[in-house]
Amino acid sequence: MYTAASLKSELNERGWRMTPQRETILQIFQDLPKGEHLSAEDLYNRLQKMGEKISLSTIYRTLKLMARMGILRELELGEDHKHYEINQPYPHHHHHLICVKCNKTIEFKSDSILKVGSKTANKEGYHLLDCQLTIHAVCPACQRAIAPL
Amino acid sequence: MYTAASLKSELNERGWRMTPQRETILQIFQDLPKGEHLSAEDLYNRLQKMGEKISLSTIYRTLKLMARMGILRELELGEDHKHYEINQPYPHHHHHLICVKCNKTIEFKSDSILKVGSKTANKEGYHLLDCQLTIHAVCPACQRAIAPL
DNA sequence: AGATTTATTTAAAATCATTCTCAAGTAAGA
DNA sequence: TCTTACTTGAGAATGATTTTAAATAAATCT
Repeated sequence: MYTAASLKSELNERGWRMTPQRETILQIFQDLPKGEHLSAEDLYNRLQKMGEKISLSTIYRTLKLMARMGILRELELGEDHKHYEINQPYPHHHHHLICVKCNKTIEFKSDSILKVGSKTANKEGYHLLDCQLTIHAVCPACQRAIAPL
Repeated sequence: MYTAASLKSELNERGWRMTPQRETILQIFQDLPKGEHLSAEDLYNRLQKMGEKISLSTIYRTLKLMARMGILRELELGEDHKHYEINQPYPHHHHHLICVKCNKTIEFKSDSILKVGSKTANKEGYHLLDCQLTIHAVCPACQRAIAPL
């Protein structure tokens, strides 16, 4: 669980700085209900409503930074933009089943995948940040539809 | 293994058409050495060199179409564009370990993941097209580097 | 084989998520 | 408090991908 304090110290270790913007954004993701994820635009709008004035540039920069630190997961859910969510450890860690036609997404869990992920990363000497199984499929509704593509 | 004939019949079943462009593109992916993947731009350049004049629009449309049919896999390898490769069945099916800093990518195999994928899709009534475990991590070289981000 | 219908291709314009630029602001450390 | 250099914000720029409209050409029907 990341706190403002642990984020700060990790940033400072690498010569980076803690800022109110980074703390606010971290907080939002911490408070997000399980299974919810935000796009950059979503986050921007949410901040606007809260009265926080953080620019889109900063949001994009911060999302990328936190993903590279392993704090956030970058999700590719079939839409034309990325989504982000807190990178939860073991019991909450999950994956996504995505319909390639309507983008309906279902979350599911799997212990074995996490094991494969960390084992593989270790074997190659990589420092693991996140591993996600993405399943592309056609949902029941879209199987019945005769729609194009 | 997809052939021009099977692609044609599958397209026609749904009211779509076989075209020389689609056949050419399928052929290129079939002939690609294992583990190679192409971006839309890569494919376009390769076609140019072969003297094939297929427009970028058609390439983008065809890649998306074939991905949705389950013929191609759409890969998100950390760059700012997608990559595509033939969707190989069991013994050749593989996954990717990606360095979030330099995008160096390593392929690996895992039987258990494929099982989890098909089991999950079935349970939800989804028609499975592809499942890929994507591991985000920091490679040994980038761990040593003091580079930014 | 020829006519008809409508999916497909092209080329260019448009879209739109994301990144970049640079001046101004401000953490961190001395 | 002072200095240094990381960050932010606003807007411009970038670049992958999609869309548009007209021309072309598969499939199907006669």
